Amino acid sequence: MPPSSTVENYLKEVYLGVGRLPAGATLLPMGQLASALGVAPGTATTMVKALAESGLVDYEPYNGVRLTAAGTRLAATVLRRHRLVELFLVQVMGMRWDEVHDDAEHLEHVVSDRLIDRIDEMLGHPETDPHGDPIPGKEGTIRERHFETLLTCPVGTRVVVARVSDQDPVFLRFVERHGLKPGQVVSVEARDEVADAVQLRGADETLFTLGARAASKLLVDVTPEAAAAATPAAGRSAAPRR
Amino acid sequence: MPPSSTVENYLKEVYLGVGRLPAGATLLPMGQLASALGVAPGTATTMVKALAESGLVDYEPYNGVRLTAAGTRLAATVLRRHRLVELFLVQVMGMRWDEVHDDAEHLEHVVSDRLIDRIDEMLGHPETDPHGDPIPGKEGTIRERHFETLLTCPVGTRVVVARVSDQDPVFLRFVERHGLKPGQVVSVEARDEVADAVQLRGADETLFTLGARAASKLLVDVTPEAAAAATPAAGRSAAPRR
DNA sequence: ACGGCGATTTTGACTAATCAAAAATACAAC
DNA sequence: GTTGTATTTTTGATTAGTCAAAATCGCCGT
Repeated sequence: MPPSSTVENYLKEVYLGVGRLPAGATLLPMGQLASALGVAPGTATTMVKALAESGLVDYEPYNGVRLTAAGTRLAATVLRRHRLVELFLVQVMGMRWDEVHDDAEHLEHVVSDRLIDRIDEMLGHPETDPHGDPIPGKEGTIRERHFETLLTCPVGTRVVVARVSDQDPVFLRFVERHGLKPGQVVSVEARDEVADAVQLRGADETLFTLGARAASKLLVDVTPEAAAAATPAAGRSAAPRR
Repeated sequence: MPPSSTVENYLKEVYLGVGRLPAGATLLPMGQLASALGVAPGTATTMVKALAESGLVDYEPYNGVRLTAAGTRLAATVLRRHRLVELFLVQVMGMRWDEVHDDAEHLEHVVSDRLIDRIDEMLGHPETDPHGDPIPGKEGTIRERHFETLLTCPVGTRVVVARVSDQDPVFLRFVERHGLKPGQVVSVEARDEVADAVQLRGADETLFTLGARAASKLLVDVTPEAAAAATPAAGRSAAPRR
């Protein structure tokens, strides 16, 4: 009667997939879902139809899939477990932020409510995980803040990295090397449309360049409050402010 | 290619089941395996035949099942994960020893080598879990010590509880209330064959009685060294000495 | 308004794990 | 020795999840 890991994974991917949809769209195409889950397209269709039966998703043949309220609640608890576990592995177990994803991927399906509450408490009810992703509340409430990216934010300002939307360890280590972890400050020096790149100055004053693809994965907070809050303890800090 | 949780559970139960066999026997009857796993007898037969195919167990139709060397190694790593996780949940997460079994039952199948090594290190390479069960080594080595029980040990001696062989939360809380956790000291005052009971005196001098069934679940160390090592810090300590 | 192509669904088949119930077996008792 | 009973194995079926490949659909471009 508890949802299987498979069901949890489908719901989680629908949630994340819908979030990545171009503005306006709300239906996730089956192909995207299938490839996110690493299954054949037909498999996704079959499973989604079953999920629709159980009232966890709305399914429009040939159009795509979206979560119902019940599905969203379940997806949120999975995401909550995943993100709390990730933060726990970094903060308490001393693992690197680029190596916790796979463990969390498995643990998210087996940690009990008792244990996850204990973890939540032990971490002081954190709001974001090591990548800056928001941690849903106990009752399945998610508040997704809207952020600019290094590709869209105003040039010439100091911004605070808020979120890194890529779990690839190689990319994460690159981000870390350049002082771009959530909570760290960076200045956008220039943006060159033609070269498809962004010029940045790190907290340590070093200059470096990021391609558009990479830059768009770094979500930043451009509000002056954020900059003010982050500046003092700029350095190596792991957990994002706020 | 990694063994499924189901396979891991079968191997674990074969290991534990064989351990509970009367002296001399080495083959676990299918019925016992099936009921330990909570599956129908026929299911166990089918699965065990498959395990025999893969060289993890020796199977003698109508006689029972036993682990091969490869099967033992695998069972040991599962037990290692289970017991390290249990100790971790008690020691680091602050959970009670009577409530960690179920979580460990699930976690044992998903914790990565990296994480389990981290846990092992964080706990200082412990030798036993909160119930006194030995934690197999990284390479699948298990050293099962032989213990007396409160039913078989000499009367009139001070003994140290070494291991509690029952995971039932109600029993565990009872054990705790009477100061019988691993590492704690107790004196065997008298044993009454007819009444089927054992008279005990706890570290705090209170007298109480245990039925044979319960007494046989408490494994004790009767060596003087153990008593000497345990006496000083008798009290509430959770982890067993040595 | 038609052709074609890419995305989607359907179909048929497979694997792992399970159960209930029927058949077979071991062994103890007579 | 035969028989009875408890245990074990076999059989036939079921469920969840999956794939490959065939069929179908939606829609874009002319």
